[in-house]
Amino acid sequence: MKEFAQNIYTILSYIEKGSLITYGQLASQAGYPAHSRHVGKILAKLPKDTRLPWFRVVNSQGKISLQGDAFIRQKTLLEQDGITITEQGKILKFKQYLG
DNA sequence: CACGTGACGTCTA
DNA sequence: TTAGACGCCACGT
Repeated sequence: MKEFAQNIYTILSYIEKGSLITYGQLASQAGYPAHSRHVGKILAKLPKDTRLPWFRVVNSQGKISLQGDAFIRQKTLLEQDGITITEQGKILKFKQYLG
């Protein structure tokens, strides 16, 4: 399971500005397609000063899964990437940012 | 060992 | 399109 986390970090480091990935895609690309739920747990353990673009990870519906303050932080960071998000956390033109 | 939980995903009505 | 039911699985209690 440690390797799973490492793969997550590696894959995440390759996500460029203006690009997004879902929890499921991360899990699959890391070699564990059934562990989508664990991606969130792993990301939650990242130090708040990490340089990894954790905010470019959203759910398969193209919406932010975080709540409260965390939601605001992710929304703000994504907007700095030039991505538009609704008050509901819905990412406009979501699919165009995948890949 | 059983049970609840969670930054999720897919299927169905 | 949306909401609810299920499936999934490492982890803490």
